Amino acid sequence: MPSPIRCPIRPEESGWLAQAARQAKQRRLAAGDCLFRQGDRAQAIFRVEQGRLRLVRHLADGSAVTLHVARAGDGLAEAALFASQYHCDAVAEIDSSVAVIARAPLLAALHGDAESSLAFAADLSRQVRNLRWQLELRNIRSARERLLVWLRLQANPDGVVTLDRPWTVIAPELGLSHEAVYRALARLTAERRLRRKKDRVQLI
Amino acid sequence: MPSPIRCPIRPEESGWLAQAARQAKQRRLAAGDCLFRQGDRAQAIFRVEQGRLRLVRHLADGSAVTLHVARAGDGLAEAALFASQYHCDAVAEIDSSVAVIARAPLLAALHGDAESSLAFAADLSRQVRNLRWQLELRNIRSARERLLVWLRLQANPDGVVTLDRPWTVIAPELGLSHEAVYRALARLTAERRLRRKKDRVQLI
DNA sequence: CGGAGCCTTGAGAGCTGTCAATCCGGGTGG
DNA sequence: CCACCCGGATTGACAGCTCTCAAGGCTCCG
Repeated sequence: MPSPIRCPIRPEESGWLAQAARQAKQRRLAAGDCLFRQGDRAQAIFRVEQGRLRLVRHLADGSAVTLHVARAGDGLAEAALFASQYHCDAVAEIDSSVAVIARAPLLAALHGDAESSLAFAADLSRQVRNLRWQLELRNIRSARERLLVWLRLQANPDGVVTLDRPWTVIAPELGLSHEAVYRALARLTAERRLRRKKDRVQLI
Repeated sequence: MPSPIRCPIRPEESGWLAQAARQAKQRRLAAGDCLFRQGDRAQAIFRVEQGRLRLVRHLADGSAVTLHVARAGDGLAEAALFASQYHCDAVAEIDSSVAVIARAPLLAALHGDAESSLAFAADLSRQVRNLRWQLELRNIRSARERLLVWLRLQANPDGVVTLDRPWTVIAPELGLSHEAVYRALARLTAERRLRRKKDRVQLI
C-alpha cells in the first residue's frame, strides 16, 4: 500500500546552496538591474536572498522567452557552474539582493570535496523532481482537476491545505489565470469536494 | 549581443549516468511489468536502455498522477539516491530494458569520488535547465507561438530544424494535440514564417 | 494489393483568457 | 472617527482557442 507523499511545488530552501551562500558576499539590485547577460563569461552562481529575478533567453530572431522566475531562497544559474558562459539574461523584477558565489573557487573546492558535490547533486535532484511534477501537472487540462490534484499534493494527511500566499500568486504557478482558479474553487466547493475558510482548504 | 543557443527539449544522453550504466547489469521488463513501487526501499537507480517506463504517484485519496515518462537514454529515479524509498511506481509501458545501478555501492563510491559526484551534478543541472525550459514553453498559450518558439530553439544557426521523430510524438511533448500542431504548421507555412520539406523545417 | 502509420483538414463543443464591475478588509491620512 | 485607497477575492459576459471526433489522403513495406 503506497503511502501518500507531500510534494511542495515551490522548491524548499536549497540546503547546500543556502550554506554556501552564507559565506558569500551580497549584491543588491534595483528593479530593472541586470545581474548578468546571455553570453557573459560565467563567473559566479547565485542565490536569491530577497526579491525576484527573471531569467530571459534571447532567440536567434531577436525574440525573447522567460526561462524562469527565481524568488527568495531559489538558486540562480547553477548550470553556470558547468558552462563557460551564461545562457540567459538575469534581470531584477523588483529590488532584490543575491548572494554571489564565485565560480572558480567553488568549482575548485567541489573538485576536492565529494561530500559537498553530492549535497549539491541532492539539491539538484530535488529540483528535478519538483520540476517534473509541475510539468505533469500542466498536462491536466481541466482547471478544476488541476487545482484539485495540486491541493491533494499540498495537503497534510488530514486533507488540509494552509496557504502561505494569495491565490493570485498561486494561479500563475499552476498555469492558470486567477479568475479560473476562483471559479474552480467555487465549483469544487459547490460539488462538496472541499471546504474553504480563509487561507485554509479542507479536502473531502 | 547575445548569441543564440540551442536547447534540446529531449534531454541528451546523460553522460555520467550512461557511463555508470555500462558496468551495470541489465533487467528486462515486459509491457506492464513494474520495476518498483512507491514506498519500496530504494535499492537502485536506473537508466532506460530500451523501451519506455511511466512513473506514477499515488495520492492520498487513491487517485494517481503520472510524474514522468522515461525513454531510452533517460535516467530513472536518480532522486532515489538521496531518499530511503521510492516516491512513485515505475511501470513499463512497452517491453523495455533498464540498467540497474545498485544504490549502496554507488553512493559509497560517490562519497569518495568528487569527480563523479560533480559529473552527476552536471547531469542533473542540465536536466533542470531543460525542465525549466519546457515548463516556460507551456506558458505560451498559442499553439502557433509555442511551436514557433520550440522550433527556434531547436534550429541550427541557419534556422533549419531536422526532426528525428514524427510530429505525433513531438506534439504531446509540447503539450498539444497532433492536430493542433499540424494546423499551426499549416498556418505558419501560409504566413511564410517557415517552409517544410519532409522532416526538415526552415525558419524564415 | 492491402495495411499501418503518419499527415491533413473539417466541424462542433467546451473551456479558459480577457475585460469589466463589485465587494471586502485593512491600513492611512485628515 | 471617517473617507479613501489598494490589493485580493468574486462573478459575469464574450471571444477565441484547442480538444475531440471524424474522415480522407499519402507513403512505405510486406
